[in-house]
Amino acid sequence: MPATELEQVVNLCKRRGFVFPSAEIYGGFRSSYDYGPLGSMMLRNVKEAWIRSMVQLRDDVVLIDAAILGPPQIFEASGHLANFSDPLVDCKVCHNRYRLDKLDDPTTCPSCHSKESFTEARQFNLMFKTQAGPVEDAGAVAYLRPETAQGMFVNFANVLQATRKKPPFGIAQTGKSFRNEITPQNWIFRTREFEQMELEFFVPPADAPQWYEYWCNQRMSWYLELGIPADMLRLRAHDADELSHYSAGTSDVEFLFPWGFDELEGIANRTDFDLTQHANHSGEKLDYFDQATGERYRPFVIEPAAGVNRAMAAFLLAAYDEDVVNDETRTVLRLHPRLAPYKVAVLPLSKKDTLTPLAKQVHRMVAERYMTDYDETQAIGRRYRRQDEIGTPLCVTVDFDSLDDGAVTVRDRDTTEQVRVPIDGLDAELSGRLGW
RNA sequence: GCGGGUGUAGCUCAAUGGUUAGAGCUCCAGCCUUCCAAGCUGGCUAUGCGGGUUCGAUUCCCGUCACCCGCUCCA
Repeated sequence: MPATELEQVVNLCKRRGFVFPSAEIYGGFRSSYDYGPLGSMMLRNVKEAWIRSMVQLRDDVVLIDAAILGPPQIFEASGHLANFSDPLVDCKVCHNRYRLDKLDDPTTCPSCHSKESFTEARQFNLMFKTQAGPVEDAGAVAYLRPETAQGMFVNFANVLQATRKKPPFGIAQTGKSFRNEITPQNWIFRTREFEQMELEFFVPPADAPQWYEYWCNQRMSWYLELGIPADMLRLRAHDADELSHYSAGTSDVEFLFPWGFDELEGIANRTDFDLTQHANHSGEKLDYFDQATGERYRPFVIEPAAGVNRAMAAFLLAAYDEDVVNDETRTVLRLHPRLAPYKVAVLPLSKKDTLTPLAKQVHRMVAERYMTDYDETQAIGRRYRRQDEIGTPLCVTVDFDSLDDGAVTVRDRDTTEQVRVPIDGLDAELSGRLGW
């Protein structure tokens, strides 16, 4: 059986140091992955591209980094302790599984119609519970956050005070979240420990629908600009019965994974649900007083919530390509330069002592501005292919002529074409080609 | 968690109830080599883990772990 596209990407990622199964030398640990030298850089690039788009290029969004551990009160208020606990039953006859609270008739299996064939209901609480401090008692209970969002809501008043922002404005955050998923699956797509990129955008209630539209469009553009082909991306509005307990409207940005369209990001109109819950539970006033109009109101929240790891998987799958160069199949990751782990590789044509000093000098120069690889082993063609396979957009080759003419060759990943440029002009050449 | 499938070097695959588990590619070292996976020499590396049957298990059986598919859930 030929390897599926997913398997090819998973293999490449393992082989070249993007993603390793966690705790592999101990037989692995379910639903955990470690990001290797290249993967950790790419993961960082995904987050940086998001922060650039959501925070840096705007004047109405600020960044925070909230605690992962939190007290039970936060998650009682958010509804996670109540809603993230599902009673599940299995049919002993046909082995299908159901949420007990969603069955019309809790004694009859909807698929095989067996009576009284269900197992005892088991609770699946998706919250990771732990204890803070050395003493195991009720006062020490803490939870790992199941989403970064609550960090923005509980800091709403702090940020308002510290930054003097007024609605419409947003608080953004990237960071790890934890959900004790019943079924982690699909490589890094669904794991119990994962990383999110979330924006909570606070707006006057009346403006919520138009901001919801705005962020749906904005977020679709982000993926398209970073290289996801339009025919592999879609925006899907949730049906009414699909909506979360907090949502007045949700659309998913979906990517065409090998197993079908699946969610990269959810954009939800959370209304004032969260601020109201936290205001009620904490006793704090979590609303906004508009000096200009003299109005006091509780903002609505538009939340684009994206998964870093699944975005990375999507970018890798979309970038994976095989083409033919000189009658040889070439594997190439056509990653957007902002996402590529290395932007540039500096390659001396041969390992001769005479070339090394100049090549290292060029490497140091380029590395000042870009994450840059340096490789002098084996044939130059082989090294080009290695860089193609890890998505490095540009290679700079130092050859024997360089010693005399002070020029180097810049080679393009996608076309394999080369141009000769003076080292003096290298910075401008790279900058022009990379786009920044 | 339940049901189904899978598990041999980094990768792709082979073989076998019995001598030292083979090969290609990759990787590493050296020689050679002046721009797209060249060649030569050498080298590292595997039966997921544990138990059972057996004189002997990678092979048969049981358990376990991990991955894939489905149920379910979501970023």
